[in-house]
Amino acid sequence: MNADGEQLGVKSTGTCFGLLERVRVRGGAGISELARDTGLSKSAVHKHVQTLSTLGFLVREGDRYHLSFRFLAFARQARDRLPFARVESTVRDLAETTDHTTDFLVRENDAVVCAVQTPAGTGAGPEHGEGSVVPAHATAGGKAVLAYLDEAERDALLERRGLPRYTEKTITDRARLEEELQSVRDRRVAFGREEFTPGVHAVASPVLGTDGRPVGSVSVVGDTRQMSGKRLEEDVVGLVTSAAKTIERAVRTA
Amino acid sequence: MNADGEQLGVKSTGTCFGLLERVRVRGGAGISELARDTGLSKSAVHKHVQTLSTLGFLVREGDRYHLSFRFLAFARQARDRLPFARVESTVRDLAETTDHTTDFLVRENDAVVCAVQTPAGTGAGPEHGEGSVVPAHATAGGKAVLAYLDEAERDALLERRGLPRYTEKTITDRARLEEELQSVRDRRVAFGREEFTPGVHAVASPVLGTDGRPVGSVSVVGDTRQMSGKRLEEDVVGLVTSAAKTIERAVRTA
DNA sequence: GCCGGCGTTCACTATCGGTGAACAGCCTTT
DNA sequence: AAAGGCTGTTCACCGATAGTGAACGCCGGC
Repeated sequence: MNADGEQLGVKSTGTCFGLLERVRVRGGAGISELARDTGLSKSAVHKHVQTLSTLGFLVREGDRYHLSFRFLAFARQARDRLPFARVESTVRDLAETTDHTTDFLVRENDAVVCAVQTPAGTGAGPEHGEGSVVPAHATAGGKAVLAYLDEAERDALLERRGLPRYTEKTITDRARLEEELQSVRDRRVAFGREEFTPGVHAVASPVLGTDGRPVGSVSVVGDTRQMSGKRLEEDVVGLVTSAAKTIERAVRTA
Repeated sequence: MNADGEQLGVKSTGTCFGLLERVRVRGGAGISELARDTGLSKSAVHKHVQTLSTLGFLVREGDRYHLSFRFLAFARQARDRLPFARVESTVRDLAETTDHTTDFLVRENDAVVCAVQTPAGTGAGPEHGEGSVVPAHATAGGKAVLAYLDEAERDALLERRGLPRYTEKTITDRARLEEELQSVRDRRVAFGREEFTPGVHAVASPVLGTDGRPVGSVSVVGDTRQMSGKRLEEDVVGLVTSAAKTIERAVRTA
């Protein structure tokens, strides 16, 4: 059974991507393993995996299956929707000048996804990594996006995702979240204060499209010590908003 | 109907990835468009696309659907099977010293897929790009892999893919191909001479695993003028085989 | 030599993927 | 304005099929 009890139009597509996802997080898996993970019968898993193999999206190696390099083509296409070279270099610069892990998140329907991540040399922060879905209510980058959605879209996203608690500082109250988002709009900056990962602070600034709707956000993350102190914080805020503006220009002209 | 008349275990997975593939090559598509492309009914496409959207792998923008950044996560996982940093830097170096587009192909079951591609500054060669399936019998990199497969595996791959003709120089005869592969084994180098794209030559060298089976190949491509002449060709051959050896070491120790 | 794990195969059946027709909205055309 | 053509969307229907569970052959380790 799928984790989320949503009604899907095409059920087998759900199980198919469920399997792919399991293979991904395990970094390769066998048939029985997947059957246990998903609750499907071995024969069903076998059939799916075989299909995905002949289609060329899973690769068999011995009795383990891995994700194919063909997904690189899909990833490229996703990237091509952004002026990727500019975005990446801007993010990289920001990471270098701040010496912190830097992300560019994009909004996708009712989710926020990490599109670019440049880990800093030193900081081995908690990296979900590119392509992962980020909790909007519990991260700086997520809140930066959320704040600039119109109410209908925000409702849709939050209803879809809920307000799950990750730490004791996670905002799980909708009204409280709205307050926070108002302050984000006031300053055009969002802060993350251990709401997702203990010991991790973050600063983010939104990237808005020509229509004023949020395309995504730029965020810098670091551990609590590094990302506190008035001066430092204000410096980082300036750098982040500046980078966001740069990307905003690039996105709008593209 | 799917292009290939193969029997798939899970049919709807086939149509699902067929749709994703169409979205990819078009760089975004609408429902009716996809229905025409695939021959399915609009309602069927609608259902599939809706499913993929709620799963988060397609993103709706207006009435067009695009591939999600979530595929980056799958791509990352695929890459993690290689010592990626080493492989990429080696390929990049080779591209810079030769000033030609350079590829690293990997074998996957019965296909050869482009895993890394570094385009040279000048040469805007015919780049399928990372993640694309490469015809094994018609490219230097493909032949480098093919030559080191054992007969059963080679048979499987060639039967699966056939020997389609791309140019007048494409090798479409199995016996002729075997001769060529023998010469590849003799020199540990494969050449591509406009067998896939007119005006394009290439040089490739295999990367073998500890078991002697081919992991993939390194190849340098360029236009006919650049990639001819004894001296140049021999120089490139040396550089390519050297790079392949470097990657081979990296792969084996990983 | 046995047990417990694996991947594979097979018939069977309820489920569901796909169809085609009808609908509503939004353009451009007349 | 009205008509036509294009979208995306919905619905009831039916046959194909995704998933089950049991049986099989295989391999490695106690």
